[in-house]
Amino acid sequence: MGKCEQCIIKQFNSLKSLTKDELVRISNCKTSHIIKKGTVIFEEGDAINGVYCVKDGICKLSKLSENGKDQIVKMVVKGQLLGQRSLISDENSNLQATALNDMEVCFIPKSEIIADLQKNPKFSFDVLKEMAHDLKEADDIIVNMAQKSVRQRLAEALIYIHNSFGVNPDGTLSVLLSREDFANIVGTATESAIRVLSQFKKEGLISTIGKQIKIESIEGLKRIE
Amino acid sequence: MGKCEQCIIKQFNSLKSLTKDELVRISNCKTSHIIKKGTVIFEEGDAINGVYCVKDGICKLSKLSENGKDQIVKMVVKGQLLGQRSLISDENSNLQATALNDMEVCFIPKSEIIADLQKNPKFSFDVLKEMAHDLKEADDIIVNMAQKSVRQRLAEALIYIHNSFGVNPDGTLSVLLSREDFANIVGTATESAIRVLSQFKKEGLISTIGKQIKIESIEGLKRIE
DNA sequence: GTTTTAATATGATAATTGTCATGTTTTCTT
DNA sequence: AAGAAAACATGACAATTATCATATTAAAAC
Repeated sequence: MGKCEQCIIKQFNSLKSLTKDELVRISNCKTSHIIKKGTVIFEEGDAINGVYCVKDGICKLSKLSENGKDQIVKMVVKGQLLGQRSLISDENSNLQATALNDMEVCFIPKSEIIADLQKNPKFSFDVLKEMAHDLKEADDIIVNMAQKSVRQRLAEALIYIHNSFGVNPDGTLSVLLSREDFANIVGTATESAIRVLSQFKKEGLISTIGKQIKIESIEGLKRIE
Repeated sequence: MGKCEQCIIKQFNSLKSLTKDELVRISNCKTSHIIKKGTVIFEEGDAINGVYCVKDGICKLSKLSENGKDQIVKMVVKGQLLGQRSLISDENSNLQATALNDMEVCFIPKSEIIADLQKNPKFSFDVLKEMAHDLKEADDIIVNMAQKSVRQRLAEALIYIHNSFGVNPDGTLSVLLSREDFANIVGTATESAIRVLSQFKKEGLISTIGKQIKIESIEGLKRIE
């Protein structure tokens, strides 16, 4: 099994602020996992006894409602940590995590991480920075939900996914999402998301290859009002 | 001017985790301010060079859109800190803060707080907990915006304000908000908020004394679907 | 390779919410 | 106290979005 000290992934998250000794200790108690696409990593209400460091793949954090919809609140990709918030508040999860493709993760038990958070100020300040960033993004989503149309929100979601998660060699978005996922990101009905994507296609703003989406004009999407 | 060491307000926020020495140092460089109702404390884009500790009063954190609406993202009351997020991310504010009634605040310069954050792990862990809580609340708002009707959201907002900020002796909500503020919390048009409040009144769920609102049936509001 | 199932697509219609107009009440100003 | 301004209220209508029905296509199972 790989060692945390040598793992390149940690460069991308707050684990980089741990000392070598701390990393060795964590390395000894972490467990590696392969998670298949579609697997629910944890559900709303679950007690999460640690954090996941995502080495590969991507997952969605969402919340289910009674009527069967689930709103996607955030996507967590390679390099990021999963489960930080619940860990820190010492509460059960308020969200569900589901793998969007095959993932490779390391699970670090709560006890180890909490000890470091309370002793290593550089580490906790780093986690704090990540959380502050997440909070800003969440605030922006709230404002968008309140002030923008489905059309605008979907255009912005496409740009966000394009910029944050990148594209395949053929230019299609590297994160493959169902139309339902798009609807759940934007906070609309699946049919509405499909309809708007069809419009974008007609207008030449995007093109599709199967369910893959390729952005043809970022500028065009940005101009949508 | 009052001294931080003796200030009771700090019991309610993360400043309680500072040592006596740290508090004395902060006390020497803080400044006290009286802020009149309606005053904009800081605007979107402003660099905030510190945090405000709210000793009395309440303010709203909101974001303006081009069309003149501003979505309220959070309300900050007596005992809480204001401006933490921007301070930590070292970015200009993404939100505007406006006093909802007369306020009394202490301003603590950035340099002092940052030093403590990086040296006192107990303090930074405490700030982390507050931020984790804020993030959870933000996630919940996103989900509500996506999955619930204006009617439901307004009912929940009333319950939230009732439970979090309390009531006057006559039972009316202690935080006096305009109908426009309610609309901006819920993320709807002012007229829609007014209409729904009128319905609630007809249904006997609330009563009004001028613009003051009194909840007559929390259970009734909770039952709204 | 065919059947079955799930995902995508689109039309028709209903429900929700926003916008504009206008009137009333309250609050502020002088 | 009178006038002006702001906030509140409500009706009429328009725009947006959701829901239901029903194809069509793609993926999965056998």
